[in-house]
Amino acid sequence: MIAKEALTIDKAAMALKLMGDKTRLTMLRILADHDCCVCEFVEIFNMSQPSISQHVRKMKDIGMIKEKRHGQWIMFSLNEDFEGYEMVKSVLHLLPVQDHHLEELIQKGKRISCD
Amino acid sequence: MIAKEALTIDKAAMALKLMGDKTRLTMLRILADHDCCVCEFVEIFNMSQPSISQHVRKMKDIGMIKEKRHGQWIMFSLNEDFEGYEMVKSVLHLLPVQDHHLEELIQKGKRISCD
DNA sequence: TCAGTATATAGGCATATGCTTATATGCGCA
DNA sequence: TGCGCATATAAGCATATGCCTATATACTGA
Repeated sequence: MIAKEALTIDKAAMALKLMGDKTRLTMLRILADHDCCVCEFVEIFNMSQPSISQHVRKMKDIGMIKEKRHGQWIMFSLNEDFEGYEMVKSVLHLLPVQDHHLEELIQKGKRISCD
Repeated sequence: MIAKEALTIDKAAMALKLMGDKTRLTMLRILADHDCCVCEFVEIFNMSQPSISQHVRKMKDIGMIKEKRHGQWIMFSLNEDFEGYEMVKSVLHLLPVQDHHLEELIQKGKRISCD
C-alpha cells in the first residue's frame, strides 16, 4: 500500500491563493454542487465576460477545475484528480451553500443544462 | 442548541488569501505544532525582519494568529478563537510537518523557548 | 456560408502585494 | 539612565492582480 503523497506547501499555496479571491471562491462553492459555464457566471456575478473567463482560466491552468464542451457551451466542474482536491473540498464544505445564485439563474431562464 | 454559524465567503476568502502565500503558509504550518517568535521566523526564512514582521502582522490583524509577550520576545500562536480556525486547521493538517525548520533552529542554538 | 451566441485573448490601467532599507519603539539588564 | 536585542512602522520600488474594452476564435443552426 502506497501512502498518498502529502500536498507540498508550494502547491497548496498556489491553490489557496486562487481560492483567496471572493469571486473565485464563490464560483468554486457553486461548482461543488453544480457544473456551470462561463455565461452563467457572467450572469451570477454581474461581471464582464472576459473577467469571468480569466478567473476560470486561472483555476483551469493549475488543474483545480476541468472543462467539458457541450456544443456551444463549455461546462466547468471541480477536478477530482487535482492534487489539492481534498483540500479544496474540505474548505468548500465549511462554506455556505450558494444555491440562491442558481435559483436566480433559473428564474431568469438563464440556467444552462446539458444532460 | 445553536448551530455554529457557517463562515462567510468573504471572511473565508480573506483568510485563504493570507494562506495563499508560501511564506505565511509555512509559518502557519509551523505554528500548528509550535509557538514561534518573529526572530525565529527571520532565521528560518532567511528574510529581513521587517518582511517577517509584516507577514505576521497581516495574520494577526484578521485574528488568525495571536501574540503573547514573554519579556523580550513576542510568541505567536494559532488563534483557536478565530472564526476560520477550523478551516485553517483542516488545511494545515493536509500539509507536511515542518519540524525540520525547528530542528535546524535548535542546532543553531536559535530556538527560543518560554516555559 | 453567414448571423448569433459563447468563450478566449490582448492591451491598458489602477490598486495590491511583497520585498527592501532606514528608523522608531519596547523591554531587560547592567 | 543607557546599551543591546526584539519588534514595529515608514517609505520606496518592482511585480502581480483584477478589472475593463476591443477583438479574435469556435460552435450552431438557418
